[in-house]
Amino acid sequence: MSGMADHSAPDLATALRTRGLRMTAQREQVLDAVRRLGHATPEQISDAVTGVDVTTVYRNLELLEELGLVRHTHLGHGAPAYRPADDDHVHLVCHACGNVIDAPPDLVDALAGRLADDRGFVLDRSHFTVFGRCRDCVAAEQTADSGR
Amino acid sequence: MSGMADHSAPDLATALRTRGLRMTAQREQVLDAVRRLGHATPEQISDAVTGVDVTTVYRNLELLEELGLVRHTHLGHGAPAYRPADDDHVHLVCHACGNVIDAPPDLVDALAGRLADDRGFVLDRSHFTVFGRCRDCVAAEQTADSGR
DNA sequence: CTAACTGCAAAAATTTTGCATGCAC
DNA sequence: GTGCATGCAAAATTTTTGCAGTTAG
Repeated sequence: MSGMADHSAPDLATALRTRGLRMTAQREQVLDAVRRLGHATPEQISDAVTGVDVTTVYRNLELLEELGLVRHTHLGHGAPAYRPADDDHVHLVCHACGNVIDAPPDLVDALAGRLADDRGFVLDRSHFTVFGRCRDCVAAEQTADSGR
Repeated sequence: MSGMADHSAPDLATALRTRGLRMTAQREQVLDAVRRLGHATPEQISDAVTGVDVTTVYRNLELLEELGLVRHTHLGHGAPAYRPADDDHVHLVCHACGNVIDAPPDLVDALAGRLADDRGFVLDRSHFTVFGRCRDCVAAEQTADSGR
């Protein structure tokens, strides 16, 4: 069957070849895992792939980011979250329940415009994360408060 | 002289006493360091204080945050940046030069309003950081590009 | 006095580095 | 065959945990 070929890694092979680098099963697996998980820490990605050393996961995440195929954000704590580069949205992280909510990228357009106009600062959407409390957790807190 | 008393730690003593905790020189030093540095990682704070063990720095940063005297943000990488709770502004981090620019908190008001209206999500300003490129670095990049 | 706090040592967790073998091209 | 990549071991970080001595209240 030749039909099942490169379905999950469209331009990986090309990107690698352009730089004289090699296509390996590990690289394909890491990229697949990032795409499948949406956003994940190196450790989570390492758990999601089989037979790939953690070291290789780190090295390939770095490489894939250089190739422009994945991006990373900080969703809290220490571990960076890697995500597919073409997955264009921003993140809302709830401090209370820990949930990560995806939001449309145009949410930051106004802010980006203001920063650009006022300060010449070019906002990086792909790295954009907002912390706060989600509706459910706010509601839960208010219920608790009123009970005091 | 009694006039030089608690000039740098206004409500630390009170906050501690309320909880039955103790005022120590180390706690005062850690809080002072956070206020003096503006925003700093545990390691930087540890370097800034004298005769305080790193372990104690970590423990006290956690405590001071519980007491509401300091806050932390993520300015990139892994290490959290601790800052005075009353120092109310948001951060712009340049990926190119690494500079951290302080910006007025009202910068996020529009975004906060929209998130609240649309999703009931309450944004935490004190934890707010924007990544991108500062004016100087954008200019430098464009000069480089045009030279190609 | 009493128990909270600290410092030191050690453990845990996370990321990086070196090097010999393996494999893509 | 050539040299880029991987895996494994070891080192370097960064943060946490345990415990006995110290000290604020």
